[in-house]
Amino acid sequence: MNKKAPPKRTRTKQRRLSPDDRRKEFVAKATEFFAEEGFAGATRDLARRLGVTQPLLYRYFPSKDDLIKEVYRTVYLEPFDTAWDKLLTDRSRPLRTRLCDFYSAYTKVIFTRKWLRIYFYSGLKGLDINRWYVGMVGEKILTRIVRECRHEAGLPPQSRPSAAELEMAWVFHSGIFYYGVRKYIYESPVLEDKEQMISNAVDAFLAGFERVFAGTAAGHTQRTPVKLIG
Amino acid sequence: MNKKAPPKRTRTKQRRLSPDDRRKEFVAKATEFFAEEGFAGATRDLARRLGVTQPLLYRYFPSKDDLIKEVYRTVYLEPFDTAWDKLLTDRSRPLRTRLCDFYSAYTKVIFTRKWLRIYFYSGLKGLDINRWYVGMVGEKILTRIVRECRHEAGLPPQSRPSAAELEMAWVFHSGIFYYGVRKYIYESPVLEDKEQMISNAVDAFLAGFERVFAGTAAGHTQRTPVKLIG
DNA sequence: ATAACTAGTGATCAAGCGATAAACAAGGAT
DNA sequence: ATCCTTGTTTATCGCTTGATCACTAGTTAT
Repeated sequence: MNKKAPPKRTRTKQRRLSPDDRRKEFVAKATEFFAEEGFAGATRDLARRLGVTQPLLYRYFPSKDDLIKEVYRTVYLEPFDTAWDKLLTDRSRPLRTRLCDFYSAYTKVIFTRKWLRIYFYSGLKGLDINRWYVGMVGEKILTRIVRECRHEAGLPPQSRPSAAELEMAWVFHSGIFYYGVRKYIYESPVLEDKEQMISNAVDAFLAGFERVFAGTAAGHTQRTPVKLIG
Repeated sequence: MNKKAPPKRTRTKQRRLSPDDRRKEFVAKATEFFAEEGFAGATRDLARRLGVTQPLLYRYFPSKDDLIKEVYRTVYLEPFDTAWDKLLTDRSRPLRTRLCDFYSAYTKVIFTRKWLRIYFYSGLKGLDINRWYVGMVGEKILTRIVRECRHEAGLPPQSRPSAAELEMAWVFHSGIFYYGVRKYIYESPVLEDKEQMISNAVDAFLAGFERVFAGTAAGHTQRTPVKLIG
């Protein structure tokens, strides 16, 4: 029972959508839009991209800021339904495999131009949600990784990792993370095989963790940190 | 021969500076300003921070964009007078020490709120200067590091590193880089001792490089990259 | 002192911004 | 068919933006 739409007036093609669908469509397209233009992007440009007029946005969102907050919510919170913790803590599998699997899954979600750009735009604005995210990564991901590493290395369990251990996990995590930044933000050439990048990073991390914290140094380099210039 | 400046009219304190000093002052303060506000910051706000009126900016710079370009120039190009290459290639010193010294010096320059924020703002804009920088890091820094690693590991010299080797150096480099991002952009707590962070990262990188590329695996983990989920 | 030069200001323009209100049109209920 | 609800548009307001111009005032040369 759709109208055949004989354009009585050629004015515009004004199509009607259910409020819920419209809202979702707006948020989704707004995410793409702000990811490209930054949050300073004009609402008129966004509306043009949506194929509607600019005031219509204000029927669904009280202000531009409210729309932006909704964008944050979907970008940051949506991906984290998945049970990633399980991948890390299942000690029936080798730690190396667990780490590779985890980062393979994790990067499959956040390695998109959209996600990474929204992440940095909100980070530069100094938003709470960004601090929350960084804290979440530290507590939910890196703390567990360190715990598993200690277990693997035969070190006694601790309630919280030391600052140096956590830092080492951060450096490891960031190295992988920045692969996505280079690929999707700087658009510079990277190693095509993401899984190999992860695999090598995990190898380096595990070897380094043992060498630094478990004293399993097999190499010829000195192990004691030395004070350097500056 | 300075005027004692009896304010005949309290109107404003209008002080005059030599054109060259003014220009330098403008660019320096504009860098701080744009680092905080982003390049969408208003010229009026910048002028207020400078203690002058907004039209005065246009006596020194034809447009806002020209001022921004000048900011890029000083931020990106100024720090790179130093002869960092020497630190990396001097084979009379242990590679581990060279890497620690290099990253200690390198991060002393770029680990500032100002530098890092300008870097990301320009990166998000997709500017050529950012691509140039990334390419420069790859060629001038990471390629040399890989070359030294190969030499250290007794591998035959190559004109160019393999993609996997370069990627591993990138992951290492990025891990260190992101320490500064976490500290100065996210302002989240990090390991206080930067030198120790670098030292540990270097240890992990060297151990990982050997294990992956030189087959000097001393651990109990499997070395062959495995295909993972996804 | 006075003239010449120019750093710096005040006023203002045109364009673009977020947001509002009133008019319009599409679809379901009756 | 008609009314009523509501999704959508047109028109517009107040404000901010980058940029320009005529004028003012500090500096230097004579």
